[in-house]
Amino acid sequence: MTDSETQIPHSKRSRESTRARLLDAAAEVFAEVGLGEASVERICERAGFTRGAFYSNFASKDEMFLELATVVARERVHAVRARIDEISAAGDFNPQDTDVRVIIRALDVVGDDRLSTLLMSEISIRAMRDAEFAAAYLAQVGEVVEEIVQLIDDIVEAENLELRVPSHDAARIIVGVWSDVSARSAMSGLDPDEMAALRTRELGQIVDLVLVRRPQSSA
Amino acid sequence: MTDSETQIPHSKRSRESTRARLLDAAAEVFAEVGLGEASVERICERAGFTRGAFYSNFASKDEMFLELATVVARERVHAVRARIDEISAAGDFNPQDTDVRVIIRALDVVGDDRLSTLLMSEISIRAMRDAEFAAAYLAQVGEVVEEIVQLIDDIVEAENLELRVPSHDAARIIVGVWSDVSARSAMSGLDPDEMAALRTRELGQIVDLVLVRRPQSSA
DNA sequence: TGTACATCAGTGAACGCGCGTTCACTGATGTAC
DNA sequence: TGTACATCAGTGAACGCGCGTTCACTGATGTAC
Repeated sequence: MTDSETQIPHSKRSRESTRARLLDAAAEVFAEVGLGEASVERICERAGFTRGAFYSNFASKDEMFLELATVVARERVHAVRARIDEISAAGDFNPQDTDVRVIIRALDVVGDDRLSTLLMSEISIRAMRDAEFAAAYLAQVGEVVEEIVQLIDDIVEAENLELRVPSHDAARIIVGVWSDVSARSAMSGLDPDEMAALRTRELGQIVDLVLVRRPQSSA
Repeated sequence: MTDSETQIPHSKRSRESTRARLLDAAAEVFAEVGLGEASVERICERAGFTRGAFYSNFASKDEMFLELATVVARERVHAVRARIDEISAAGDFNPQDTDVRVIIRALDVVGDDRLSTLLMSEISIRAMRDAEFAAAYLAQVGEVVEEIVQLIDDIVEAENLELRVPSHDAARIIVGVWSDVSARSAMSGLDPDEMAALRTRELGQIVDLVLVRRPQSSA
C-alpha cells in the first residue's frame, strides 16, 4: 500500500520499530478496553511516544485498527502454518500424542490467552460492521481452516481413521469450537492451566465426534 | 434492585414506557456502533427524548448497558423456554420436521438477525472484561443450554435415538455452533434466507454428529 | 364539578474534560565535499 | 577527519468538538377539599 521505496530512507529501521511498538501497544489497549474506548493518547503512552508519532505513522485511529487487524490475522495464519509444518516434519504424529493434542498444538499458537481472545473478538465484531473488512477477515480465517484441513487429512491417513463429515466441515467446526471455548474461558477468571484443560476437554469431544477409528487391522 | 414500591407512583406507566423506549433504542445503537462509540445523545434521539430523561432513568451509560444486557439475556431465556414448551405441547415432534429443524425452531427465537448478533457480541465481550458481569452472563447462557438439554432428551426418547456425548455437552456444543455460525453469517452480507440456510446446514451437521439413530426396530 | 396545591417525569442549557487531529518545530542522523 | 547542509521521525502545544453528566426549571398529571 505504501509508495514504491526504491532506496532506503533516512532512518527506516527506527521508523519501522516505532510502528511496531505502536502496533504492539495498540493490540494491548484495544484488547483491554475496546476500539471505542481506546484513546490514541493511551496507546502512545503505552508505547512511549507522543501522539504526534502516531499521526506521523498512521492516518487515523481507525485506519490503524484495520492495519493491526490485518497484521494479527496474517501472523495467525503464518503461525498455524509454521506449527503444522513442524508437526508434519516430525514424521508420524508423536506416538504418545492423541489426535486432539496434535490439533490443539496446531491451534494454540494463535494466542489462547485472555488478551488475544479479546482482540480477536474486537476484530470479529468490527468485521460484522464493515463488509469490506469482513471479506478480508473471513478470507484469513478460511486460510487457517484450510491448514487444519491439511492436518486432519494427514492424521486420518496416517492413523487409518475415517471422518464423519468432509474434512473441510470438520476443520470449520473445530475452529468454531476453538473460538467459542476461548471466549467462554476468557470470561470465567480461569487461570491459564484451567483454561488449557477446558479447551482440551471440549476440543477433545469435538474431535472424537468428527473422527472415527476404523476396525483395527493392525495394533 | 429498585426500592420497594409499596404504592403506585405518580405516572408509573409513562415512566416505565420511557425506560422501555430508551432500552429499545439503546439495543439498536449499541449493536450498530458498539458500547464505546454509542453516545447517550444518539440513544435519546433514537428514542425521542432528551438526555435529561436518560439520566432521570439510569445512573450512567454503563449501568444502562448492564441493565440492557440483563434484560436481553432474561428475555432470551424466557423465549427459548416458551418455544420449547410450545414444541413439547404439540405432542410428538411434528413428524415432517427433522431433529435439526426442531432444535433450530427452539433457538431461532433468540434473534438471529445481524443486529441481535452484534448486540450479543457486545455483551459477550463486555463479559470478558468484567468478572462479576461474566458470572451473571454465563449463568443465563447456562439456562439456555439447560433448556436445550431437555429438548434433546425429549427428542432422543421420542425417536429412539442415542447420543454420542452426554446431552449437556451436546447442548453446549449446539449453542456454541449456533453463535459461531450467527457471527459468521452476520459478516458476509447474506440476506436473511441465506443466513437461515447456512445455519440449517451447519447446525444440521452438528446434530447429525451428536445424535445416532438406533438400529430401526419399527418404521 | 371546580379550584389550589403537590408531585415528579422529562426539558434543555450549561459544565468542563478529554478526545482525535493538526502543525510549526527540533534535533538526531546521514550525506557531500 | 571535519564542517556545512539536508532530511525527516518524532515533539508537544494548540484547535475545537462532542462527550457524559448535572441541575434549575416547567408543565402535565393526580390529589384534597
